[in-house]
Amino acid sequence: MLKNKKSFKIISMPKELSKTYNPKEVEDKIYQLWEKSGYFNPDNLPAASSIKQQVSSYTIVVPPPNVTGSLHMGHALNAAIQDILIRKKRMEGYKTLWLPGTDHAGIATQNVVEKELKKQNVSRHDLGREKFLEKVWEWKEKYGGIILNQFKKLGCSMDWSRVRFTMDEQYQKAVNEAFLRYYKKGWLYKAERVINWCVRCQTSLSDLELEYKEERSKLWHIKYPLLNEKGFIIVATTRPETMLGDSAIAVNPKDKRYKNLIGKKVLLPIQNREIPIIADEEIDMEFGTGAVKLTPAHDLLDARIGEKHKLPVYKVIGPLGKMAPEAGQLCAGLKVLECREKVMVELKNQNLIEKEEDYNHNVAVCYRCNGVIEPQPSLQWFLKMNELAKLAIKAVKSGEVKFHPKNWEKIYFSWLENIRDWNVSRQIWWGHKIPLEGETDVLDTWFSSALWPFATLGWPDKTKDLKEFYPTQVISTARDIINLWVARMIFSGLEFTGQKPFSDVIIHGTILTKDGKRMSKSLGTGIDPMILIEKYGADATRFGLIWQAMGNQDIHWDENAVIAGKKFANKVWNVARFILMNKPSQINTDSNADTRGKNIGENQRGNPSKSAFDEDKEFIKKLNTTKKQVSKQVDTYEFGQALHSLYDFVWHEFADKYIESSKGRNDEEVKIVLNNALLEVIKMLHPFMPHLTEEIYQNLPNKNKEFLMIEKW
RNA sequence: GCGCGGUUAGCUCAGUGGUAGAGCGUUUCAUUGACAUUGAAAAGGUCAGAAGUUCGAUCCUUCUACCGCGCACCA
Repeated sequence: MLKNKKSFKIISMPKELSKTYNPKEVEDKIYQLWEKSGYFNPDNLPAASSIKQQVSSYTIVVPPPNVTGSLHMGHALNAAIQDILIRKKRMEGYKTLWLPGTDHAGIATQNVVEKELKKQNVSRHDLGREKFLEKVWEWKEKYGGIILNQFKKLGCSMDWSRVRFTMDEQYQKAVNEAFLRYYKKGWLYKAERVINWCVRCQTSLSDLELEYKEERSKLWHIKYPLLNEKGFIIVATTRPETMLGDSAIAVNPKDKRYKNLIGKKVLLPIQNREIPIIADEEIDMEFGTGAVKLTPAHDLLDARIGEKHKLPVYKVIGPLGKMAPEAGQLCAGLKVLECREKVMVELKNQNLIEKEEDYNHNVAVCYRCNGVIEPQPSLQWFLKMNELAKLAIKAVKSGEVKFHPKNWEKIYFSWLENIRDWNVSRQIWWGHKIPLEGETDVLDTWFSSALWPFATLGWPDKTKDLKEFYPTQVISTARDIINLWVARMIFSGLEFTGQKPFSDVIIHGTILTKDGKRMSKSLGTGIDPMILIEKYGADATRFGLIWQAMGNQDIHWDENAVIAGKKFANKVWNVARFILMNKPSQINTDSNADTRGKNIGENQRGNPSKSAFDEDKEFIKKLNTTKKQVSKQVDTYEFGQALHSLYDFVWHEFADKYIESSKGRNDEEVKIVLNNALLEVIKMLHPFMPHLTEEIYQNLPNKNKEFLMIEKW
């Protein structure tokens, strides 16, 4: 083989490039070179002289994945997006920080460790709080870093010297400080309220931590006998068992059907309690019979109306999801559904069921365990939201913080404008303990992640990092945590630092299966990005993700895009190989030169003709247009479009047209153009496909910089 | 119930007020020196449906249908 190639061998080339691009041989090696270089750390980057001091840093804090997690497609897409921004800005001369880290993820992690223990038939209560927490820390040390290593496999240029964890000592300090500052302002208070209680996790949850699941159920119409007169008032309910805790019947004051009943009393069946019929405007006349049973202890609306009318509260369901003593002898101790059956039997016996109809409704479930939510009164910590919500609304209304795409602002505003005080205490063990004496509760995990952009940089201390890298520029995430996380970061940042935590919020699309269904591990519809990397390489995987990331729409995942990425990587590789290994002058000594020359015109052998110069000019123009376009598209967060532009140019303009026609030429000009274009192309492509382009750069005979990573954009 | 997004080639998706585009797939042809992970070409679309604005609508407006999602006080 070598013999055949002898005449083409170029002495100046340090080594031969393989015929095809082989990511496995390249990616880990290149990543190690980058890491060793120290350039992921902005302290080691030369400050750009051309850029003014106040904008010279560019920071993204990574949305900290849960320590329970392993990388899924959403993480991979988000990481690719952030790495593109970071790498481009680094090449543009900014002191670029991409700060990595993980979230302790209170309930999620506690549940995982509890499950582990259950295999050995041990509960957390068997161990006790202290021992259990030791176990969680052990678990975190063992598995918590997996996802960070997966980021490395993707090629993420994160500053590993600044890894943070939401339970680090410094971070705990930040959380305590935040709590105390809110407390001193009088915004944190303790109160007994009806909250969302997860029976399985044994903790309260905020309104945002609920999901809704459709349930096929019945709507039962139950007769409540009027007191001291004949007749009934009929109420419709999906939860007959809660009648044991009823303290009134409510109707709309405008409802003619019930006008003459308002103020009268009924005898609550089974409990034989006298309860009033009251009027409240919040009652929907259209629904059911227009008359509602009120159970102030176990329903949020009922609780509100109950408070208004000063109704007594009967706690008939206990925290374990079993009927409490107040439910009465008949049902106390039963599970909720057992109680429901018992109540139904009893009501049938008393002939108090008017009818039942099929009814589908949504029931609230826990976002961590899918368990049943039982609203119930509980003593909890709440954070007043009025002022904070105002801050957050103003920041976006004024344009200080921008959403991309903009329409996600609606979701943000609609939540903040109708906000209720935030229940921030959780009755679990894994988390930040509430400061103050005698507290056993911990804080909502989102309370601490709300501080992420500044707590990771050293707040509340006045650190050099905080000064240099805060406010950050961009936060990139999926839509499901706009309010859970993004909104809370915005008001926390404004409240504690007086500055917005970031300027731009990128909401990328969700990756779905090809049929448009949710990717989920348990359904077996998920795809492991690590398998894609193994099969096609990290650059091809990134290509596949970004190729499909058009207009922030949801992505119907198609693995063909990754295959296209692998082919493209090879194409780019071979463009480089052609330019670096087979100089046009040498090729042209070959006798085929005549026929090649014919492809591009009459007069293009030997010296460049006029038309060849025109061709160069035209090509250079297209190159410059592409440069501008790609740069603009990345700056406006149109990542998919940017990659398509690049792909088109590289493959169809550079390779198919210019390189093909260059084969018939033997002038200095064409060599210069080819070499320059190659350098420009790998620069532009570097943020998207960093390993491939860096490997090519490392093979350039004369490079300006140690790494393409720090080349000038 | 309110709101948001989508509907363009067989599949996944771009796009524009004036002959409709890409990747993959399909068909035909080509090719010993960058690359078969290739090149040249072809077939394939009433741009969901209807009405309106306009000289002209796939694009703007309204309505309808279907799909997806969010929110709600889903008794």
